[in-house]
Amino acid sequence: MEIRIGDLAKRSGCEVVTVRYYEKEGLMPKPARSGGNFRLYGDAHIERLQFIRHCRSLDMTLSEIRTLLGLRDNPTQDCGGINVLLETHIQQVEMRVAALLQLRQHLVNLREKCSGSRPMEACGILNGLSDSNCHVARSKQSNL
Amino acid sequence: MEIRIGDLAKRSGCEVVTVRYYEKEGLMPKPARSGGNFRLYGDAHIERLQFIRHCRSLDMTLSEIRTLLGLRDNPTQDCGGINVLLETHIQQVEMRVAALLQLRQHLVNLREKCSGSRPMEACGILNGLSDSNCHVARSKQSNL
DNA sequence: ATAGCTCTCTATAGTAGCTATAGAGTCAAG
DNA sequence: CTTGACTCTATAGCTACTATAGAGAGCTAT
Repeated sequence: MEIRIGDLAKRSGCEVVTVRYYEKEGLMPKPARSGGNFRLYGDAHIERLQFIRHCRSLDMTLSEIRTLLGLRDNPTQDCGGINVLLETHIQQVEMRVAALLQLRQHLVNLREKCSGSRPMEACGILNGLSDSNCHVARSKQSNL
Repeated sequence: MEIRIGDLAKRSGCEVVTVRYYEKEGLMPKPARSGGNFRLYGDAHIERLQFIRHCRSLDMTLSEIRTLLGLRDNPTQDCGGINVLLETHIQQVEMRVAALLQLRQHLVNLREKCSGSRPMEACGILNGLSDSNCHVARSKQSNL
């Protein structure tokens, strides 16, 4: 049961180019090739790509996924590392939510400053944006 | 009162390279030059850069900021366009928050699946990630 | 004047995770 | 035998910067 890259992509809900990209990045192993130099994939490839895509749908970075795949390929150890990775990831997501909610509040405050159609010079929003004293506090890398 | 790029950057809380980048992108006008070919800035530049940085701190894209600057430089019309832009931006932020909260729930569910230190094959998290039936629903471009 | 130091200049490449394009080859059906 | 769908490689583009190299400007201390 050997399928080509288009089928593999379809079954995993991603683009053909993305599969090749994962191969280049070392997340997917180099597959066998047909006589005409087409990539040929089997069940293990399908499962692995679905694993990757599922991790991506959980917004993990390729680097995190690489780590998970490494742990998975190396099943002698215990799985404490996986718990740590997931816990860290959850915390990052929660921090991002908090930052976005703060941001939303700033934007809503700004929106209140102009009700509608005034001449440009009187627009409270523009003036609010010009006001250099009301910058949003941000850490070094915002991670919104 | 003419300052050089380092001072300008310091006053606006960004890097020197970022100022040059904004110039290349057409957000900042090309400034006058000194005899030694150094960029020289005045008050208008300072105000404009602070405006840009404030918008960035509100997570607006450079493209959105370009639009705002265009509206600002063209003060004959009324300011309805600014309201629309801001409203759209707030909605994008709210969608992102919603998506992240969903994502967080998925991650927390996954975390429940493995309490601690089992051998790798039994790790509920890895098995949960392999399960292709539990992908997170995502629109075309996730915008997390 | 010369050394040392900080600031500035241009140009280029790298970051993440793809997406898009060009130009060529493969393969099955009509 | 040609059409069409699929695949191949290689390269450039996207966002908003960051990092690097190598050279010049301008000030202070000797």
